[in-house]
Amino acid sequence: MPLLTPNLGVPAAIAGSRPRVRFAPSPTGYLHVGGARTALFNWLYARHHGGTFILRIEDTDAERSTAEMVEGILQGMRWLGLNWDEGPFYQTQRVEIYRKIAAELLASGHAYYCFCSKEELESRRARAAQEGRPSRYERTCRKISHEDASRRQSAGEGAVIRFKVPESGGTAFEDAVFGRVEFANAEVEDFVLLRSDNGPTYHLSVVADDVDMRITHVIRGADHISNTPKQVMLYRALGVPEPIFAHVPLILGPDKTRLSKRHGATSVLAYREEGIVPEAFRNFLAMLGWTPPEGTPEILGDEQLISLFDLNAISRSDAVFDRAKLDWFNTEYIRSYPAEKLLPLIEEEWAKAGFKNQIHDRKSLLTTIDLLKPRARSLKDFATSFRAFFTDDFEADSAAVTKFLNDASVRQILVELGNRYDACDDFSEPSAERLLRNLAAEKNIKAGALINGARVALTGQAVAPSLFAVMMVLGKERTAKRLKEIRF
RNA sequence: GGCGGGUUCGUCUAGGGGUCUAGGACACGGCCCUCUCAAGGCCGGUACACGGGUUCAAAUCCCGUACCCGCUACCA
Repeated sequence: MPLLTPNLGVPAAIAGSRPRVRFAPSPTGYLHVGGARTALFNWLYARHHGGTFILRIEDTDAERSTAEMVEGILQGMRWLGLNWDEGPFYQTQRVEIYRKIAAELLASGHAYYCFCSKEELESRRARAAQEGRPSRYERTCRKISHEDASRRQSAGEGAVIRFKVPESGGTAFEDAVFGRVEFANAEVEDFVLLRSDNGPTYHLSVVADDVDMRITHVIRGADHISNTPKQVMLYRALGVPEPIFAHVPLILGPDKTRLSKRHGATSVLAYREEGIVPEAFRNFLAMLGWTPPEGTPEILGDEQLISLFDLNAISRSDAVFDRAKLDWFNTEYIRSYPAEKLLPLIEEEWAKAGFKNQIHDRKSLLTTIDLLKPRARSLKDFATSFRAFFTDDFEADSAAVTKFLNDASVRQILVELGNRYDACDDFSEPSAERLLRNLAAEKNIKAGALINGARVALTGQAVAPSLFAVMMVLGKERTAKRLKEIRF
C-alpha cells in the first residue's frame, strides 16, 4: 500500500517545520491563468499550514523581462488577493549569490569552464539533428584540465560554467503529485550554470534561491518536471537537502492545446476587466486540477479552500479552461454577496465605464443591488444592462422596443398608466399591480402585453426582474415619468 | 526524433479489483412555475482511448499501440 505522502527522504527538520513556499514568475509576460493557479496553490498550501508564501521575480533574462510585466504580475496578484509574506525578491539583485555558488561548484569539482562558442554549439546541434543523433552537449570542455581552464578564463577568454552531470546511473525524485519520477543521467546534458556574461541560468538561480530562502516545497507547473533532475543534482552537489517537489498539471485551451491568446483572455487582469469577482476566480482556478474531499460543495470561499486544500488531491492530467464554468462561479458569488460587499466592486465597474450613478441614497442603492444581483452574470452588468436602475440616462435595447413597444395603442395605455400612478396615493407592489391589471381589463388588453411594454419603458430591456419590484425600486416619480415620456 | 508524463460524459472530476446497468458539478435538451429573463423544482441524453494479457471477476493491475502535453537553449 503506497502512502500518499511521498518524499520521506526529506529531513524531519525541513519536513516538520512550517512550510515555506514561493511563487516565482518570470516577468517576460503578464500573469496568465496557469501562473495564477500555481500561485494560488502555493498560497493555499502556505495558508493551510500556517507557512510562509514568498514572491520572487525571476528576471534574469534581461532581454525579455520588463518592468511593466513586473507591475502587471504584482497587480494580478493583488487583484487575486494572493498576499505574499516575503518579497518580492528580484533575482537580478541577487546575482552575487549565484556567482558564489557557481564558484563553489567549480571548486568542488562539480562544474567546469566551457569555452565553446554559441555558434559552435549551434552548428553541432544542427548537425546532430540532421544525423538523427541526440543533440546533447558533447562535454568537449570537460577534458580541459583545471589549470588550463583557469588560465584561459583569467586571460579573458569567454566561458560559461557547466555542471558535470554524472555519465551513468539515474536521478529520481518523489513528486508529491506524480509520484516517483526517474531520469537516466545519460539523458541529461552538462547544462550551463553561469553564462558568459556572468549571469546565472535558470537552474542555478532557482536552486540557489530556493536553498537561500529555505523553501520546503516547490509547487510549480508540470512543465518543470523535466528540469527537476538537473536541480536535484545541484542540491546533491551542494550537499543540501532537497525540497518536496509538487508539479501541477498545465491548463489547456478548449482544443486541448496549450492555453494561449487564441483561446481568448489568458491574462488574469483581463478577467478583472470582464467583471469577474476575484473570489469566484480563485474558486474556479482551485477546482481546475484539484478536488475537494467527496461530498464537499464546489462553491468554496477562501476559508474553506484554505482548510480543505492539500497537495495529494491534485490531479495528474492537464485541465481545460472552461469559461462557462467560470461564469457560473461568478454568478454564484455575485448573488451570494450582500449588497454592501457588492457595492464597492460595482463602483469600480462604474468608474471603469465612466458611468455616473444618480442614486445617492445608500439604502435604496443597496435595495436596488439586491434586486438585481440574482440576474447578474458579471459585475459589468451593473454598468450595462442594469444601467436604467442607476441613472435616467440610458438607451433602450432596440430588439426589446420592436418586440414590446411597437404597438401605438400599448404606448398610449402606458401613458395613461403613468398618469394613474402619478395620481395614486398607495404606490406599493400589490397596488401597482392591481392598478395595471385593472387598466388592462378596462382597455381590453392582455395584462402581459402591458407588463412587457412597461418593462421596456422602465428599463430599456426586455429582460429584468419582476416588473412591480422594478417599480418599487425606481419609485413612483421615476416610474410615472418613464411611462409617460417614452423616449424610444 | 529522444526522454518524461497523461488519457472516465462536451468540460472539471469521483472512483484505485466485485458495492459501477460508472456518481457529482458545469454545459446541453425537455417539462413545471411564470409579467420577461434568471433562479428554483422535476426529468433526460452523453464517458472508462484502442488492443492484448493477469484474474472466478478490471474503469481499477501488467504490456503494447494511438493520441495529447511537457522538456530537449549561454529562456524561464
